[in-house]
Amino acid sequence: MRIGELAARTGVSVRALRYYEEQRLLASERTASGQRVYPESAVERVRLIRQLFAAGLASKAIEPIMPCVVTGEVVPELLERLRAERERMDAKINELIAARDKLDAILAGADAAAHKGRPCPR
Amino acid sequence: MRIGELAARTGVSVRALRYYEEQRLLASERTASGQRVYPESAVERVRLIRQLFAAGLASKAIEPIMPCVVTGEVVPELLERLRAERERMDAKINELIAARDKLDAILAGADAAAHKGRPCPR
DNA sequence: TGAATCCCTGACGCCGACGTCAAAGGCACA
DNA sequence: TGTGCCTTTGACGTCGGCGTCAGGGATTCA
Repeated sequence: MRIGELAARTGVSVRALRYYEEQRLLASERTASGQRVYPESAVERVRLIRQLFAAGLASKAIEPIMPCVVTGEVVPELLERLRAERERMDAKINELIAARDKLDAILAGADAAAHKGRPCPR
Repeated sequence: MRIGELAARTGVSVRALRYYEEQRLLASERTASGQRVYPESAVERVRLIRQLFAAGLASKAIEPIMPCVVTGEVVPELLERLRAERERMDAKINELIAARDKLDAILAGADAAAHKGRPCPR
């Protein structure tokens, strides 16, 4: 498929897809005239990229793992980095949970105050 | 205390603290000569700011809730936004967990491949 | 064969959370 | 009174993940 279809099927902009290629996260074949052509598997690939971005990974962190995702093969040094990233994600999750609980506490306090009908001062 | 000490005690840069003030997340008194002076409570305040930043809140989202955190008072409209932010955080947490699990799967596959002694091709 | 729609590269713009530098003035201790 | 560090404002720089525009070719359908 061509880039427009891939964009439509993934919900990612054409510009973003080209950017992913620039960052070597996503490869493409080219027609004789230079247009990008993607296999079906690209859809899944893009979803994975988005998911890793959402997890806070930078493209530079994603790039080296991509060839390995495909084959399931990896060098030990890379394995280290992956585990490190995993740790970062775990930490981030805990951070988020703590922050959410804090927000809950604020909400609880606000609810209590709201019942007394007092507005928020500025 | 002055800005340098607050920075040291919170692990946040002086520049960042001034930025927080610019964004009206953090207030300060001034000496006659114009130097910033903070109360003890500023330490906690900065920690809260950092925590909310870490949770993905933007300074514009944090600013309006700050006076309310102090007094525990809030207007209903704001309450809406807070709840919306809470939802966003929950979603983000789930995203992160999913991404972590995906990474775990990749790691598992990599481990298996590593046992066969195959390197990661480039 | 034309018209609409797609696609290409290259380049500049944007935004948020600061980093960094410049030029100047304070503060503490000798 | 010097000297060495702290602080001030102001302004420009950075970085990542794109958006957006310009100026051109490719595809497709009638």
